[in-house]
Amino acid sequence: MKKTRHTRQRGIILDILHDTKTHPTAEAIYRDARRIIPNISLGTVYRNLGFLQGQGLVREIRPADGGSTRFDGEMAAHAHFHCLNCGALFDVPLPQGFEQPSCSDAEGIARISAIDLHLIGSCAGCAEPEMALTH
Amino acid sequence: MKKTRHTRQRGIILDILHDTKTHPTAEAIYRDARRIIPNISLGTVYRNLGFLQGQGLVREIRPADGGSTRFDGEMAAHAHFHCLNCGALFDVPLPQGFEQPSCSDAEGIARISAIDLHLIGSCAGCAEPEMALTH
DNA sequence: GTAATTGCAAAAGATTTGCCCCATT
DNA sequence: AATGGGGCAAATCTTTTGCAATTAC
Repeated sequence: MKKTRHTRQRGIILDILHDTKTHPTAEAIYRDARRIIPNISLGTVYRNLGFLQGQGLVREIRPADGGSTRFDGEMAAHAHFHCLNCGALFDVPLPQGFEQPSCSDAEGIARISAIDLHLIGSCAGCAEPEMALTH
Repeated sequence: MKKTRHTRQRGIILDILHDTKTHPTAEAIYRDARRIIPNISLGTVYRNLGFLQGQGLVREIRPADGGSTRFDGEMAAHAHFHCLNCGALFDVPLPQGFEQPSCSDAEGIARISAIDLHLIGSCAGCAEPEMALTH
């Protein structure tokens, strides 16, 4: 099989994902990476994100409500919350019983290897101003 | 506010989504719709899908493992299963306790309006041939 | 030295939009 | 008749890819 090499760009992309909790898009990672390697290319960012995903070091998040793909460097099991109002996307713990991807009582399923849970609603930051407006 | 009109193309798009369980892409809906209205345009399909989503009659499914957006005309709460092997995407019942979008023990969440649960793995149809190969 | 990886630019997809005409109400 | 909606094509956006040059090992 193919030998993988360590490159500065790959390391930096992984670092960026480990250093943030904002679940950046490829574009955003590109912008951040450019501050360190000014001539890194967007293609390299995409290629590395794909590679890191294949290695299980990074995962893709596809917001349920449209919007472009975001990336997550936290590989421990967790769910995501999306605020429909401000667009925030943050981690939340998985509810009890979901830690192990084994709950397959449904027909037609042979094996569950991963669970992807998104909660959609409004975040605390958005709810407060909303209440203030309610006279 | 704006008055909405009923058009043949809108009705047909909704019918297509109600008549299938395959969660078609916009392209696939377009192909089906063309068999009824040969000169319907892809733009119309997208515009109507967006409209129907706004009306809460249709929802978008964004496969966790890449692949383009699919659409679902079944609005009763349910989860989705994706087979990584054959790409199948089908409905599964929500596990107990998830019927009501209310489970917000996590910090930072004010209100949960929807739950989007995807189970990823291999389907029964894919697991069998796989076993047959295991000598 | 060899081959994986990069940068760049072009290509490929997917989705949106402007504009003018047609159809529903 | 008024105007929401459709068709068509161009425009956008996001992501992928080919290729020659570069770099890690």
